[in-house]
Amino acid sequence: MGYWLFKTEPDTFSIDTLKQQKVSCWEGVRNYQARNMLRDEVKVGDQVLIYHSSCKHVGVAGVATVTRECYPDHTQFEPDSGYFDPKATPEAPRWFMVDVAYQRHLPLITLAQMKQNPALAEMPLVKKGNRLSVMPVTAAQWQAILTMAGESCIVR
DNA sequence: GCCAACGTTGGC
DNA sequence: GCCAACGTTGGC
Repeated sequence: MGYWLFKTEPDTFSIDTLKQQKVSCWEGVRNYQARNMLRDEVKVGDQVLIYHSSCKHVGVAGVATVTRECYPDHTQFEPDSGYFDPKATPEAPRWFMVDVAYQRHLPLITLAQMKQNPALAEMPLVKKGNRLSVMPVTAAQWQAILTMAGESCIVR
């Protein structure tokens, strides 16, 4: 089973939004490195940390699970969408998405806290200038983050 | 293929 | 709002 961290701007889509919707597609990834991971490596059943970025309290806010693998992101074909890509066609889609299901909230683990934890030093997230919106998380990093959230005894 | 200019991300 | 870091674009 794989572990991931997905970034989202909570003003647009937060862990609360996901809880309400229960299951949601994860649209709008427009970065090739992130896309390639969504397309090639993210699998049904993988666990995902939901990270709130570009907001007042940045950090990991909850956990989701992947319920559908890689399919074309429909927003790339919609001219009214902010994610529209004129170079994409249904025959040759450029961007992909997966579906995720809400699992649970976590007490917010802030980016500042994560930067303090040596076990997380290798995460792209805590490195300067990081812009990756979908990133892999190792089992050790996953465990360290859940421990910070007070879930050290929970193995799922 | 190089690289400068430009646009975007994202923490603070 | 600022600005550093990074990704993308496009001329050559």
